[in-house]
Amino acid sequence: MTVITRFPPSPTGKLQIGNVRTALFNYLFARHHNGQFVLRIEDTDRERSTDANIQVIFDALEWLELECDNKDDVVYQFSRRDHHAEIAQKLLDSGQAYKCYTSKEELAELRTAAEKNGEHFIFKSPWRDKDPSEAPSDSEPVVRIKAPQTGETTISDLIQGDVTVSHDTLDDFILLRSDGTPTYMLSVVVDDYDMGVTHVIRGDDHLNNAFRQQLIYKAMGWDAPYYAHVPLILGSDGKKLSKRHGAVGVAEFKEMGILPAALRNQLLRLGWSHGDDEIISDAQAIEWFDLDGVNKSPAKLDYDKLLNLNGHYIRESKTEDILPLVQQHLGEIDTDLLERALPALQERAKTINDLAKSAEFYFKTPPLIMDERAQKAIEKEYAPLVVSKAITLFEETDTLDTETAQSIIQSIMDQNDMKMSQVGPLLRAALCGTMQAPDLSVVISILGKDVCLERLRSINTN
RNA sequence: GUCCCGUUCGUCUAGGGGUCUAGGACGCCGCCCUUUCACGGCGGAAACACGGGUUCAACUCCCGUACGGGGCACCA
Repeated sequence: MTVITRFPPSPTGKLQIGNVRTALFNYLFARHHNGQFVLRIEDTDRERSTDANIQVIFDALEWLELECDNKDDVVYQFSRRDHHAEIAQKLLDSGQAYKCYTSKEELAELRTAAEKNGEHFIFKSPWRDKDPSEAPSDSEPVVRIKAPQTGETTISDLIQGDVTVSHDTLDDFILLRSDGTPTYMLSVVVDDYDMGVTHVIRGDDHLNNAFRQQLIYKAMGWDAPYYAHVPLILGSDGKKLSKRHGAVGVAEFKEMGILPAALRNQLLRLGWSHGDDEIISDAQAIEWFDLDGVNKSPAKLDYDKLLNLNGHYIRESKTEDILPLVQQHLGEIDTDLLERALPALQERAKTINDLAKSAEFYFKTPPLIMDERAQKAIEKEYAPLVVSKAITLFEETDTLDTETAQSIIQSIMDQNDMKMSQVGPLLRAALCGTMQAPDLSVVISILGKDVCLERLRSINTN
């Protein structure tokens, strides 16, 4: 059997981090089993589904590098509505579904009445066993499935284990609305069946739906897929993840300067683990991932850990790969200079945004604006002496690699009987305008003789 | 309310009857490295929700309680 998993987002807004995790799990599970991972756009909510939102999904998946196997043949659920309706008709024909003429309003009344009495509301349609000839001619019916009323069903969920539900908690849910459009419950089942989906890996919030959906499979005589219900991701306070917890949409993580590899790694470790491994490559993830390692309890997103992970991936990245990302933040700058500056900067950044910020000083024109600590360093009484000494020594040199830079600094210390703790901060301030920068000799060699001199001279004339 | 699911350091987790004086990671604290910020190294504080069983033995199995999450739409 070829494993086929699916990712069926609704294009109704941003792509949430929780959905991304289930997408990742589906992706990894399919790859692990040499199967397929397919995308389906669930655009049946015509009010909220927009082309822009569909693009949001494509962009997110592309950014995350979660490639689906039906890229040129993405399924749009709304386009299949006629087929869904046909299936409902079949169920009607075989007597496993019926037309119900109870109106939305009547239903709402019954529901509130039951709630008022503190009763659990299960709608029992009077039309379930009525003869079709009694149907009123002035109203359009919904089509409901005939759910079993006694007994129980057990689903062997690949994550949740055996879950049993008594049939008296199952209602005759709606298959076709009164306007003839199919409901989600019908559409997913038909689409999953037609797409050959073997494993439905989705959020925990669908566990109850699995019992309803299985009813449709059974009524059609289809084999139901395997189910795996993944616990949801909660906010740091244990409540449902929302805006106030920080970033929740994929795009927001991108904007923060998070690398997709870091996000994938973090998401993978939420509810799943492989021993004590923390840094997991894509290849290892595919090799190791399986459903039996997924926890049953919901997890909270740890932004600090994400940042730490991101720092790791930035350090590990090839400079050429992150160069364009950083450049986007800096505008029109000398790319060669940035490329030379980046390796040392990568060591200390947690996000791409931090990285860009830390590179800024390379591109400033003198006189540099000193930050508070740099200003303090530059105000030392021996500053003029050190600066003029540095100017002299820089002027005398031809090459300026890290070694000559180091020897120049050494000369300044030797000639004036000073320590590194005096010379270092001062030159750093003069050259960078900030104290947060890489090793001085590295900075000097990257800046080059001319720029160094220019910056030092601008200090002198102050 | 009702049905389903869960509960190990602050967080993500390892561990599935004895090897647990409960391991790792992030975060936090201290020290070291050091011209800054990071990185790195070393060390520290920090958890089996509670109550009953079962057992020679329970964090691990069973039952309750508490707490948390999810579902209960002509939404998906």
